[in-house]
Amino acid sequence: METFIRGTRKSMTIGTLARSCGIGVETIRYYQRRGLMRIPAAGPGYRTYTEQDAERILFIKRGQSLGFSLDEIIELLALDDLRDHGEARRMAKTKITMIEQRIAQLQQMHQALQHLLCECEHGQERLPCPIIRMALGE
Amino acid sequence: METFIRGTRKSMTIGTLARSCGIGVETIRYYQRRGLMRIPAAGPGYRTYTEQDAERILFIKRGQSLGFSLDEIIELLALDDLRDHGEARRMAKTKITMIEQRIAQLQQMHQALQHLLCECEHGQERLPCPIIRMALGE
DNA sequence: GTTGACTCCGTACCGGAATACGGAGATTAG
DNA sequence: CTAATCTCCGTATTCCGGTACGGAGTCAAC
Repeated sequence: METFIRGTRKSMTIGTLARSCGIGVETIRYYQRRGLMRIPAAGPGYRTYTEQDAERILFIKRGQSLGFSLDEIIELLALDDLRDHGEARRMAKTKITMIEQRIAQLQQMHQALQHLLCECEHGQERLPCPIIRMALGE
Repeated sequence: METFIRGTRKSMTIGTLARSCGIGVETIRYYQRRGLMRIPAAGPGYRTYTEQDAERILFIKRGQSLGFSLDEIIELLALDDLRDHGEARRMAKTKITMIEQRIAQLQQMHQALQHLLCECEHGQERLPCPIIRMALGE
């Protein structure tokens, strides 16, 4: 079993790349199909990948962790070529607004559930459960 | 066009039921396939639905708005029969915890994005954009 | 009594992000 | 050398909550 240590300049096969990034081989192929990653030129044996490919995967992962979809990450990568800060900022702002809306929505759900739970805990066992009865509105 | 007013005892067809609840006919059929709603006995003509069916749909909608999945709503409906308040409370608590975790996660994403945006706005146009360069970690 | 809207039923498809499967060929470990 | 592992490639499937489609039958309005 070969051990690929990050920072070396050696090239690697898809499996090693996948392991070094903590994702599956199939996921890399999927990113290639989606156009997020290059497909190395086919030579005689297996295709070889470099540190750049690993960096690209980390880019994708961080983008995802910031809430960007794969399509949005494709856009960000395109903006990279254009050095278009303005557009990138606009995308970030849009995403921030969406996150804020989602948080507000979740907080409403949270409050409603807390309320039902509290009602249920102080109610009588014989009565219909308020959590279950939430639908009746009475 | 018949008008179905809520609270009347009259039975209705699936389209009327759908409209009175603000969902699509296909959605009702989908709920039936998923076992969330009964399928009325087939008579000579069209199947007929009652106010109970409308209530069931509202139950489902409210459950969803509280963050329960359709599978969880099926569970809640089963608990209804058993009058199992304890289990319902447990489900509500689990859901509350999940919502709290999701909110915390979103808040992290929010903060990270705000930070990047701020960095980008105070940086120079010529440098690589921090939002785009987030992956490089340097 | 016809026309237009509706219902019934099965099946297929949507998006998003993968994951699984299968068979043939390449490579490596022992 | 041989067996185990890996790669390549295409296609299919997963989960979730629906939505769409098509053809035949039914009902209601005018």
